[in-house]
Amino acid sequence: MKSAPTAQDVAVLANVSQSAVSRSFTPGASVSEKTKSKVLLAAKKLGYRPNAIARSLSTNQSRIIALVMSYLENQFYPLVIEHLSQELQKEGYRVLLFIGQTNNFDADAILMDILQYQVDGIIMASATLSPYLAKNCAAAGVPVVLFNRISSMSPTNLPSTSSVTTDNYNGGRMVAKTLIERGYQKIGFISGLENSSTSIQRENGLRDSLAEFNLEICFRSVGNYDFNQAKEATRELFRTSHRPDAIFVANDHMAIASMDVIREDLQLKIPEDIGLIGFDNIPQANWQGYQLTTISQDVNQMVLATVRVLLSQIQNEIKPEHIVIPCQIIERNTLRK
Amino acid sequence: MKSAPTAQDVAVLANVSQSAVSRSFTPGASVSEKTKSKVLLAAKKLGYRPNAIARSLSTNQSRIIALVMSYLENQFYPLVIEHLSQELQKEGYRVLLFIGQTNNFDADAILMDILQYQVDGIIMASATLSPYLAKNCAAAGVPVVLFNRISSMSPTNLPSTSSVTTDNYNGGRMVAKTLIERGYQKIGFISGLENSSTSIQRENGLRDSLAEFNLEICFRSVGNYDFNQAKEATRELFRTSHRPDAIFVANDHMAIASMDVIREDLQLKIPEDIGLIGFDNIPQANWQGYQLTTISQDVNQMVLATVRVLLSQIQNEIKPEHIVIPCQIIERNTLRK
DNA sequence: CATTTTTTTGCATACGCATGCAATTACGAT
DNA sequence: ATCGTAATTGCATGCGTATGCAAAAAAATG
Repeated sequence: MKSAPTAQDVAVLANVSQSAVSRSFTPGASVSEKTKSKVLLAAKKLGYRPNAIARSLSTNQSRIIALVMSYLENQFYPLVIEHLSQELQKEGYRVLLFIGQTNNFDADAILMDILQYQVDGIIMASATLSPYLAKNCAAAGVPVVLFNRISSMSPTNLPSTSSVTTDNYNGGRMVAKTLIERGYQKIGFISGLENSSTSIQRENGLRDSLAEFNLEICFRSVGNYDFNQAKEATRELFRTSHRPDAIFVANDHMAIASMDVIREDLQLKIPEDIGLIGFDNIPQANWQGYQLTTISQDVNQMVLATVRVLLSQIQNEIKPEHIVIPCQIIERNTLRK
Repeated sequence: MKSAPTAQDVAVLANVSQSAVSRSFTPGASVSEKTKSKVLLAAKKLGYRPNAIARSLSTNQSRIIALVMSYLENQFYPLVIEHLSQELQKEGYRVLLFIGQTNNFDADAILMDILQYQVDGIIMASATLSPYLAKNCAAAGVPVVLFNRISSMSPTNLPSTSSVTTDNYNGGRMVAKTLIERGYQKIGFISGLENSSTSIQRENGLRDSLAEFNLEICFRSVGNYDFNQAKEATRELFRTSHRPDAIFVANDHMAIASMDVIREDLQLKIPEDIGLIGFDNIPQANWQGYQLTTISQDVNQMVLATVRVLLSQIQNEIKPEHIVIPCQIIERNTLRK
């Protein structure tokens, strides 16, 4: 195991300076075609590839983006990872992945770790950014984009961290509108994590829109975006004497858990006995076993926006942006027509 | 945006040398408690954290592991990512994630990129290692572990790349044994990627075991581990005049696609009209809508073994290991009793 | 207290590449 | 052929940390 060849080794073989080698591997640098080809030839002979670590140290740019996530069991996230990773790769960035332990883990510890790696940017698709961390990142000049969550801190919507979100509030309104159209009256809601902006906004949209029809959320329980907790939350919803005639579940992952409970434990028919609607439009919502009516999040657009915002923050020192992507209802078979 | 404080800055503030600072952050280094606490205090004041990039350059160890994957739509992989990531984090390693475009993408290009980042090791959970790349990694002294695939090259099982796999062959045999026990006779197989070791071994196990009962695989089509292709493969299996009475689908992800087609398009009952068995035991196999009988892969054990093998290769220069993890059948409702 | 042994410290340098600057070369115009 | 400008090249240095080595300090020993 001899160590990898360095630019110096190539320089010697090609009979040029180390600078020439470096420039030959730097797009747009000042090198003649002649020396460049000499260098490239020598490099190929030695199997030389620039050392990205050394380059990072020198340029102060790692071309690494940190991606913070958790709970990949919800299929929405793997989709995000896949898209984000590919888009970032296209732009010449690599993804350093951090998975949190639980749905609401201590991001601070992880973030401090991340910063040591001199990442060029951070995408947080899980957990939010504590004020402390936000300061830290800002101080280090590392831009952060929140993916489908917003920083909860500033009530006045002060210049906080950038974010890309689905229009969760309007999604919630769509749900309300659709449920009412279909004649549902006794509407239940199963929330995600109580302090997550997604769950809160979806619920607010639902509540506000219902209110305009003089309706309200009659039943409510907490699923914390977790499959098993969602099952329990569903049972809880049916333990009262009154029953909902439709349930809005804060995401598809939980909605599927709900469906399992409703059909199996409760022996009720969907949509005949009870209507159900989710949020996300994960692939499984389209499986024949479920055919879940839901609000779709446009992962593709969200990812593109995220990458665009992040890169622009990296390049220029721009003020935070807040992108909101529209969503739409996907009709399947869990609401009566 | 002033740049981050360096060890030098801390040294000045603490009135010690830069070496002292470095040593204060290196476990087991020679520093007195007194200076160490002085340094740590100063570091806290300045918000100093060691620069991992610089450290990597100096130590020639990045503490980064590359993880190569693709097609996260198969829920098995997100599970693997989650477990691997957490285990590696425990060991003080970070995960650099590379996602390939398709199920059978060009790993070589990606690998060359990876090597530039001086990763300490590589886990390939998708695509195999071309001989060319294997040489390259070996030359660079970067250990590679194949996750649930084996290098197809050496017929004599020469010292190739390390691997951790499920006992796919025996899994295939279990399937055969179970199907025969239940009285199935006309057995079909839907393969994954034709050149993947997993699919091949599972099929071999099935075939060999059937042969011992004077049976053979009567029907066969190719699903390439893809959801939609699996659907088509299923239809293909039923286009002949003879029909299988049971199908072994090379993984759960495809098996679920099969179930959708069988029930919806073909209007057949499972398991009454046809038996079905998958492989992996992904969470969805346990959803009420499917209740898929399958062979479980022990993700946890596989991940632990992978990390163990990889770390041992990183530390010592050990010869390749080939770990095979046993699997077991998980009975649900897609085979008749 | 002198001397040996051990621990701690700082100095100097290396890691591999990028880049400002000055020197050199190539090229075009007169 | 001569000069001026532009393109190319090499030199030298910096990025932030780790570490071998020798000097210094502290501890242990007689």
